[in-house]
Amino acid sequence: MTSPRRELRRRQLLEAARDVFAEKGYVAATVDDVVARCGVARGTFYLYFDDKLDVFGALVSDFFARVAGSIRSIELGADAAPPREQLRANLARVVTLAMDEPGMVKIAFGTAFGVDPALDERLARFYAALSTFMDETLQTGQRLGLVRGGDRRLMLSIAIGGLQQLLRDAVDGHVPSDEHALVDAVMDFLQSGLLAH
Amino acid sequence: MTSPRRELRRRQLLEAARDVFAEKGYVAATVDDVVARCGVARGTFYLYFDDKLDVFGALVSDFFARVAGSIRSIELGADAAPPREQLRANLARVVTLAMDEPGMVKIAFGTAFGVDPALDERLARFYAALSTFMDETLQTGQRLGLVRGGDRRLMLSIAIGGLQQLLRDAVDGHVPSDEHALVDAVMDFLQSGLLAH
DNA sequence: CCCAACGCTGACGTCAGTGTCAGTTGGTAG
DNA sequence: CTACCAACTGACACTGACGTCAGCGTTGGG
Repeated sequence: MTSPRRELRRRQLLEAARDVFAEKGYVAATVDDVVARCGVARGTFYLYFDDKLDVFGALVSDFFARVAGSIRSIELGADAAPPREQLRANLARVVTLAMDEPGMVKIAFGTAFGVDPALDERLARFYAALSTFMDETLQTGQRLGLVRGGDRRLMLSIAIGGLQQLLRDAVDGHVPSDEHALVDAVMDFLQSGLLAH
Repeated sequence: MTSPRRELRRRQLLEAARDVFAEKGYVAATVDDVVARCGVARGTFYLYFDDKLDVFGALVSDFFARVAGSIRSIELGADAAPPREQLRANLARVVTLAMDEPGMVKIAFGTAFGVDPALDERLARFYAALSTFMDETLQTGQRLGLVRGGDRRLMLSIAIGGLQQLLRDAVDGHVPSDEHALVDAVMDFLQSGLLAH
């Protein structure tokens, strides 16, 4: 039974940690930085988390879960929206989430891998689950002639990587970050690739 | 005037460091790990590098330079190979390099960002230079009708990210790592995207 | 009003990893 | 044989981030 008080403090610490990690990266960030930003004493931190890796893992896992949660499976009923619109809506949700949480994009897509073997494993499992789900969707798409032929895992890897990089670049300001433009760019790429015909 | 002796030792240390970083990630890796793998005393390390970040930076910068160096600009002369073949050859070189250096793929594409602000800056400059070069190539391609219209920065971001993720996944074994298949997959994606027409 | 439970504090001891440097080794030239 | 020097060694002193815990306020139910 976590009291509302506890829950609030926990959230404050998570937000402070997110900002510190986004700013200094995992290595340079210290627990002292986090508690300082939170205006709280060192010991308090350890009432809520085991250590630096624990908060980091909580942040990243939570964000990945939110990303995964923003993806709805594509309905094929006669009264459902066209699959392409459902795909676009999924993309739009992910992009919106990312633009709402620029710090988490930096952390989860930029810093999270290679920090700790155990965390890597957890993230790999997330990724595998998401990948399997999308693979099935793609398979259906191929059966219905909506998705071109080819090795689905390779296609997925490229598509997911492309989206990730686009979001990273948008957050870093390397690229304009208008949500609609980003979604369009991805849709166009999925639709036509890069080369003319 | 670096003696061949010195140069050799330096290379040994770099290789040891690469293996350690690939295995344990940046955070968990220690200078002791590196010298142990190299069969050399602690002090020796500091005759060649300032500290852990210095070797890391040397490894990553060198790898990025090799990647950039494996990309040739696309010639348009009447006696040159078709642009698409030149593009494929560039891709093939990058893929070959990546498969020859799986450890460096993990490090450079997985761990390198967010480790240190100064290093991030250096990498960002690399990325920007490469991106600008490719942007010009793409612009020419658009003028010649070989590349479809659209915001080049966005297209590039997606394409580069897609390739990176594919290489990461290939190295991690999430995806078959046959070089030819990987090159084909990317070419198909650039050619046709993901969706059927 | 009381006090028990809860949340919080921050100084403190610990320790893993760091970087140094006085001393050793081994190859080479005179 | 000796003198030299570049390369190497590894014990040592040091650092700073870590996690703890005994004690201090605060809050709210009785």
